[in-house]
Amino acid sequence: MTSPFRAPIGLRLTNTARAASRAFDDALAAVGGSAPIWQILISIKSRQLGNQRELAEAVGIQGATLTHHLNAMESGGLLTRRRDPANRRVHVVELTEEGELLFHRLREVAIAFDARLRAGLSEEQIAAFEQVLTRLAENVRD
Amino acid sequence: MTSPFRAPIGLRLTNTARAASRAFDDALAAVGGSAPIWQILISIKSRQLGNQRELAEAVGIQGATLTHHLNAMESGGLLTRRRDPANRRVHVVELTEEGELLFHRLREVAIAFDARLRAGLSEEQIAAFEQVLTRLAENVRD
DNA sequence: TATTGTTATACTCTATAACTATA
DNA sequence: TATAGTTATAGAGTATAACAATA
Repeated sequence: MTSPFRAPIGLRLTNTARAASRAFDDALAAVGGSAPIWQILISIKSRQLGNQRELAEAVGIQGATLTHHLNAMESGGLLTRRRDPANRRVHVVELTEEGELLFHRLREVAIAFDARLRAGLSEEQIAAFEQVLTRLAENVRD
Repeated sequence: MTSPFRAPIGLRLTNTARAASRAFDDALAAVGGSAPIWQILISIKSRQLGNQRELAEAVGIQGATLTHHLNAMESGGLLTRRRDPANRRVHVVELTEEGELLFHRLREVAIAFDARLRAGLSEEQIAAFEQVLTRLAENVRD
């Protein structure tokens, strides 16, 4: 008995993700954004208050890496950082109006991109797909 | 009617892929490899002859990026490049014994990692999962 | 002129280590 | 001492543009 050929599932996963990420990056860049900027903006919007440590964790990067992005975003006029009077070690991050505008532009792009990805796929297919993603993440975490 | 909340499928996809890639990178690095090295080794092994242009395309990177990796791999004693006598523009890439050994070590790692990823998933689940991956790739390509 | 590949250069994302400031 | 964040530095992976060699 020869065992059936199985393509490495991780390779298929990362190849597809890479293709999708590139297309998404292009779409974000077309309106002046990028993937990390988008993720950071989402995190800032979804939890108004929270220190950078939490922010970094939410985005899945190190604190210093977050600082790197925040520096660029602050230089770009997307956000401000000020010390929290209650605990002056904490830097409170807030979006400027320009940052808000970019967030909304990027959200439009993200919504359109999501619709594009879902084309031709049923709710059931996607639900099953997400279940497998969840399991893969668990299998990797151990 | 409020529309049901749908998490962006691309975000779930890339987050899971990133987690899986990091775990895989760590596993490859533990035996002296990396993801691009592994992909390049696979491509070299699977199609003994073929120019670097094809190699780059198979790996999904630009020609200059491939040269970058080949330089490092040649310095590391994993492969040799010599001109094809039939067409001296073409550089024939061949693995050294050390390159072969690394390929086999990485293959072991990849097989073990694949088994780890598949844990708890049925053939049917994975087949459906791959179908969705294929569709996502199509949706992105357009 | 077209093709194959390299070199030079730079960009993005990421990380670690050492540092400042605050508590 | 511990915590929050920054600065300095570096490394991996990628890309584009200009180039050399060959056909």
